[in-house]
Amino acid sequence: MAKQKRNAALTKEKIITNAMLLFAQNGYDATTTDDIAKQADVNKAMIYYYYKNKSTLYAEVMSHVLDAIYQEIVAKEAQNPLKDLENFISTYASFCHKNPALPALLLRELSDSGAHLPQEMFANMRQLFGLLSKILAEGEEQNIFKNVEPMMIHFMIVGTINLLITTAPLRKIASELDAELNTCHECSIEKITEYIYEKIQLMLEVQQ
Amino acid sequence: MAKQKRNAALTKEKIITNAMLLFAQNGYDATTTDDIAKQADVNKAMIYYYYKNKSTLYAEVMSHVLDAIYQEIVAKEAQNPLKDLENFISTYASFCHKNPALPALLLRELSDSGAHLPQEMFANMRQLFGLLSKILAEGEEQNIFKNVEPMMIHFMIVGTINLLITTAPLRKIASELDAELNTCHECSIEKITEYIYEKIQLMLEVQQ
Amino acid sequence: MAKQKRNAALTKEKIITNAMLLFAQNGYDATTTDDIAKQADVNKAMIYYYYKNKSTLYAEVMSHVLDAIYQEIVAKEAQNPLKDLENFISTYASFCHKNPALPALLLRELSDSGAHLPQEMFANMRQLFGLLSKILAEGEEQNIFKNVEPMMIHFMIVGTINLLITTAPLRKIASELDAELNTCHECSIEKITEYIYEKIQLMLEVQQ
Amino acid sequence: MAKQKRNAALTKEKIITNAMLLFAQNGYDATTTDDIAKQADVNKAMIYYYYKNKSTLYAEVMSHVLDAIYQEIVAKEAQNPLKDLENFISTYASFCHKNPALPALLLRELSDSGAHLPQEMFANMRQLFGLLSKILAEGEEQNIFKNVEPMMIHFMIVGTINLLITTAPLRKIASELDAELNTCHECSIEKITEYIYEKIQLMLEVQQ
DNA sequence: CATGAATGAGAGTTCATTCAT
DNA sequence: AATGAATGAACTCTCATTCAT
Repeated sequence: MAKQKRNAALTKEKIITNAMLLFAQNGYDATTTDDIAKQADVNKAMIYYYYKNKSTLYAEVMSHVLDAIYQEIVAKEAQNPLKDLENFISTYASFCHKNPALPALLLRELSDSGAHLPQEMFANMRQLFGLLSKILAEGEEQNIFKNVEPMMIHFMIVGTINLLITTAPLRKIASELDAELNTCHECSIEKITEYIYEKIQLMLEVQQ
Repeated sequence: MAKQKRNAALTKEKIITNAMLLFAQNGYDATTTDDIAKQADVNKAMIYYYYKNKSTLYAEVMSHVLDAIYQEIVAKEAQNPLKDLENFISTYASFCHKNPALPALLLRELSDSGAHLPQEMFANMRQLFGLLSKILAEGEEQNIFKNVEPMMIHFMIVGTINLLITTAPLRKIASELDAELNTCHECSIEKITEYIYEKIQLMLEVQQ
Repeated sequence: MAKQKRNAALTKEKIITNAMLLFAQNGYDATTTDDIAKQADVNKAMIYYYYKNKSTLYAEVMSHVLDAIYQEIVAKEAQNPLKDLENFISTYASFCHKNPALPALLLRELSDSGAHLPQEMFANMRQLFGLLSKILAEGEEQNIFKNVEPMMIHFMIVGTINLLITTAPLRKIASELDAELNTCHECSIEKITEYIYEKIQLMLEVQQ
Repeated sequence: MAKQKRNAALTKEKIITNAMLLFAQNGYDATTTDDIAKQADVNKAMIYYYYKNKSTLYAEVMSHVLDAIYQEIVAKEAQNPLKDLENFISTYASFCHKNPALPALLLRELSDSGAHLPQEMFANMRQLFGLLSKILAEGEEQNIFKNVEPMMIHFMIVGTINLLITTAPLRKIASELDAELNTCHECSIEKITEYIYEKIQLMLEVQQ
């Protein structure tokens, strides 16, 4: 089947999809526009036809993903703080599991103090945090959660999930090097989700 | 006072110190050897006189810092799991607070699945995790800690601390943009340490 | 006439032609990619667009020329050892005379024991020697040539021609410095060819 | 035994000896002053203490060797053209065999039209050629040699010897690759000398 | 829309050479 | 005489970006 020609929507999407993949795998700097073009099977100049430049493309990639995860979590909201908390954790975890590129990108972005963090992406992050904040605040009002510091709880959840996903290969190697070391390298995403949810409940002193 | 000349130790140290600073601020790729030379007020060729190449320099920078933190924690060990846990958390936190470059570097390193992680640095990381693992294992044996999954606990501690430090400027901005949002931007390092320690205790079901 | 733009074939050729010139004049190391770009009136990056790197370019240059000479000799083959020998000598000599860059490159390449000799070029050299070998073997079988040591005959022919061509300017100067010295600096290529052919016949004890 | 210190003569000699070795092995450009210093086990700055710069050192190396060979040939002169010719060939060949660095250097030097050929070295070369010229001229006068073109005879002798020596490793490989190919890779230096002498006699129509 | 060719500004690294001790 | 440290200019190669078709 001959390669389809002159299909704007398709080309644009191929670029963004493959850009996400590569940015996540290799980071912003180590991903070249040549790489993206090759991976997307698209002419390099097309990237500049559809996106102003590399950093704009990057910003769109990120925004795209962060918004998707936000929508997914919101869609399942139930107006019950505990259930919403569980939903937040499990949806976030499973999304990251399905898109292992995301955690790497987020960590990378957060790790340079937002020096290059695009406005739009920053807004998406705040939106996600705002969501958890709201859930926690409601739970506190209803006396279900105690002593809540939302930012820290947020990082305990998303930071831990992100790190577990990005470090998966490293943890495997570490276990092979030292059998004594329990790096949770065989933990399934379900187990991780469950464990975190349980621990967060303990932290927030939820009565069973 | 005239600039001192021909002082090997000083030159070497200026290179490593300033390299650490820039790597942390801008990441590995975005830090050029020219930047390092300029920042260290040293001839660029000197970097190659003392260090094989850029990535070797990077590895030395990282190893240097990770080992320092490990030593500091070990020095204060007390053979009491609970105290050792507290010591681990507070020493790690205060070290990162004093060296705000470290968390950024660690997150960055972990965020690319160790693609460029130098052997030596990986060993340093395992060493640090091994330390916490040991503390947790002892606490479990003595029935002080319950239901321990060391890797996750490790990430909950260091991941959270790292993120809180690297995101400090971002959280400040976020708070300014939306006063409703509690981003813990005024939390002191002591408060952070205390909160985490308390929450980890709850998670591990330590009896007060 | 305005400078023509965007002509791939032309650009590629300008690079290879000028590279050959400079490599021959100054050797591999002393020829910089900047030199080549400037000489070829081409952007330096184009060299890397068309050729993987400097040494690949070098290999292509050499292979290119060696193959050309081989083809030229083969084209005139006559299945008569003596005529083929004469053809070998005269074609080689006139080719070198037309491409004075070649002998310098060959001598240079042979002078470092093939340390950097690219595979492809080595193959081209063997091919050329194989051709002479075959001619000599046939002549020996037919009892036209006596006491043949092909490698030495080969070097007596091509070595002498190469040296005469590369040293032309030096021999001129030497003659000017010392009129007594007969450096053959006025010898034409025809004379050289003829003299060598005659001497090689004597060496091989060809009956007139 | 501790390394001897402050011995000017020794240091100077170590530099020149090892420089010759490396220049021959890797050529002028590919030999760094660092390499020379390391190989000679001498501080790099010493090279500049004793020799103005790299190219001066190179010139001295070459001159040194060329003069040695000239002296050796002259010492054995017999005032008999045929014997002197044999002596020229065999002394040159055995000298090159003992100093395999020399042919590489000579070929390299001759291959760039003397672009970088130092005056002194050029004089040494002329001296050597002058010697053979004289022998041939005498032989011609005495009607022992016929139809002499000294420059060509010179190149047939030294060119062939030089090439045979520098290409020794290549010829071995070529033979391994293609057993049919007779590259004279097992020819001893004596055989080479004898063969060349015999062929040159034939060329000059010497009566047995 | 799409493409291959072209560009210019650097990046990392090397190296001959010199300086201070 | 000898040394380690320092320098500056170059060199190879890369890459985001643009142009001509």
